[in-house]
Amino acid sequence: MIRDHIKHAVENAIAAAQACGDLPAFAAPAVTLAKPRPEMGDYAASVAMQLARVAKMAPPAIAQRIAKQLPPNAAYTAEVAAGYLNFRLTAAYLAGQVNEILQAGDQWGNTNLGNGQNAQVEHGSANPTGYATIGTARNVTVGDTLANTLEAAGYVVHREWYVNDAGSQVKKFGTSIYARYCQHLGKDEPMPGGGYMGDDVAQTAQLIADKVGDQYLQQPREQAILALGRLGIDSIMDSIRATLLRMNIRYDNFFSEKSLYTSGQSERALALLRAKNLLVEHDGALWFSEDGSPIRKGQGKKKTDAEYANQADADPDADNGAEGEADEAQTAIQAVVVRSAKVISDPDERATYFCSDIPYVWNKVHDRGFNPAVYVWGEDHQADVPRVHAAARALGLNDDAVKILIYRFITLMSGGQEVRMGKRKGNAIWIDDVLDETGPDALRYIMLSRSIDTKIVFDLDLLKEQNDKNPVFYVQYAHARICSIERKVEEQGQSQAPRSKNQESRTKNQDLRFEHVAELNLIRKLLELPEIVEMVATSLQPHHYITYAREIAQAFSAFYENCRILDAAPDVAAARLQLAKASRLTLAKVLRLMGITAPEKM
RNA sequence: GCCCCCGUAGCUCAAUGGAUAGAGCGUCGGCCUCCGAAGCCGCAGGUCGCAGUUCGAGUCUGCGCGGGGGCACCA
Repeated sequence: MIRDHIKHAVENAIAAAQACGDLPAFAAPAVTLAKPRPEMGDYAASVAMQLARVAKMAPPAIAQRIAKQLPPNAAYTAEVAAGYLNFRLTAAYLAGQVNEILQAGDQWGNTNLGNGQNAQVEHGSANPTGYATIGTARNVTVGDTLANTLEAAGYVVHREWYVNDAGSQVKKFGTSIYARYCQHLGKDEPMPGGGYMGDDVAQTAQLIADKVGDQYLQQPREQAILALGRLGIDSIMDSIRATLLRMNIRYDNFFSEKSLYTSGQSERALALLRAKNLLVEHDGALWFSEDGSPIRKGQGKKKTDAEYANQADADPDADNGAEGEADEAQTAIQAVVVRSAKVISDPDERATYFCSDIPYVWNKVHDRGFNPAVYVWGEDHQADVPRVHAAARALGLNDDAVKILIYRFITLMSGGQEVRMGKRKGNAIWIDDVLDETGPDALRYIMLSRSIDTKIVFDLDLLKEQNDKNPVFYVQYAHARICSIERKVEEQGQSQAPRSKNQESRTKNQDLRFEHVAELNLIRKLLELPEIVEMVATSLQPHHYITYAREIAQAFSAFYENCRILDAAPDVAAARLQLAKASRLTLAKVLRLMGITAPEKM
């Protein structure tokens, strides 16, 4: 990447300036390059300003002395401007890069950031108690895009869905399935309190009844509930898989939570914590205490606002028994229950989420060696983030390998009101229904179009209208337009005298020339692709692609408006055609990273 | 009470601590005898407040104000 090349050149120049006494000795900071305004150049180093204090010199003077040590380079020119060190890529370099892009083909934009390291993106992982909802759509789109990105950035990527299929969960869901199953077969059976009221569960029960008949009516109730619960989960997972396939999303593995217990991984991980005295018994339950300290009364228990107010009034210092504890509290997590008293007395009961999180993080980071192990979680799990990190540290794992992303929920607007979804309440919106309306491309684009820290408002009444002007079409249109031009050129070439193979390859290898500013700006924009891939791979913020994709389309439009291809002089036309192809490749790549199709016609 | 996220143009959102804060939608005005007008060009319009750190703050820190989420032996 030319950016890294320039960066190293600057670092070397600083060292050289120090060596020859132009700059005093100091520990040089890491050089970073920014994208300045176009008039200023293509890259800008502000290192001279950062060094002003340690070097005890004015920034422009420092910049001058660094610039003096830069070896001449055909790819760029350097210039000092008010303390900045600006770099401008030369026209010859830019022109040469068009062929580089074309030669890289599908690989264009890939980098070696990951160096073959194993990475995992665990995403989706919604409870298998209903069809995939629009909330899951954000999760999987972000996760899948990040997985694509890490792959492009040189990681070996594993895509996983974590199936919450352990303990009482199955039972509760199974009871709902059982009731619907009975009802469908004409037997009276009330839905359980707090059961899953949605159509999806009823449909799933029908599906099962149609497949297996009424055999479970004869079985003892408890037994039937367990069996139907498992069949229900299988059926729901099939449906989720089918839905995600429509969104162009596939997984390498569906990881069963239950397997953590049947395989003994849970016991093994807990034994590690026990050996370090980090598991504490209190009130009949088993707690994880990061520093091994005893559990204090009231810890881990949610209090009402009234209780907080009361406590503050009655005894303002109650929680500050020891001085210095306040500092500790900022870094240490609250103690967390690993196994409830209920679970300990009844092994059939479901463990807490956190109980599974411990062996799961061990399995990911230690057993399978993922680095990073990316988790994509909804904001309802934010409190679990420090816990999993604490568990990882307690297990002696590399905490930095654990990357947990929290995205904000999607809220629905319906009739001018915001609605909070809930599967159990049966007011969820299924991905399949939205897909029928928008198609996968527009849906994925919407899901990626905002930073994960920003909520997405989905207006069901405006969905159709919003869809027609979805910006995804702007990007796809640019791609289709290039394809159209290429088809035209093809036709033209066929109607004229056919070119010999020699001529063809000479066109390909000769130096392309570009003079128009729109051409050069377009090439500049295309060359950002590997930088963007690395930015997404390191920030784990896929919405950067949205901005970039639009910028490419914009730069191409400017080129398209100003630089005609079909009726230009032969050598100009040939060069522009190559640039158009490079643009098409870049657009297609960005779209592919986002999991969006690049249509040849619209 | 404590923790996390957000507050940028009329609306929805961008902006690795860098120079003059950008798009889309909406408004208004232009552009098809010319490779696809799902396009292009132009006008108008903005960093919640107060301190601080920094050569430089929309971005970092503190305190306010406003909105969302969390602090379960639920999932």
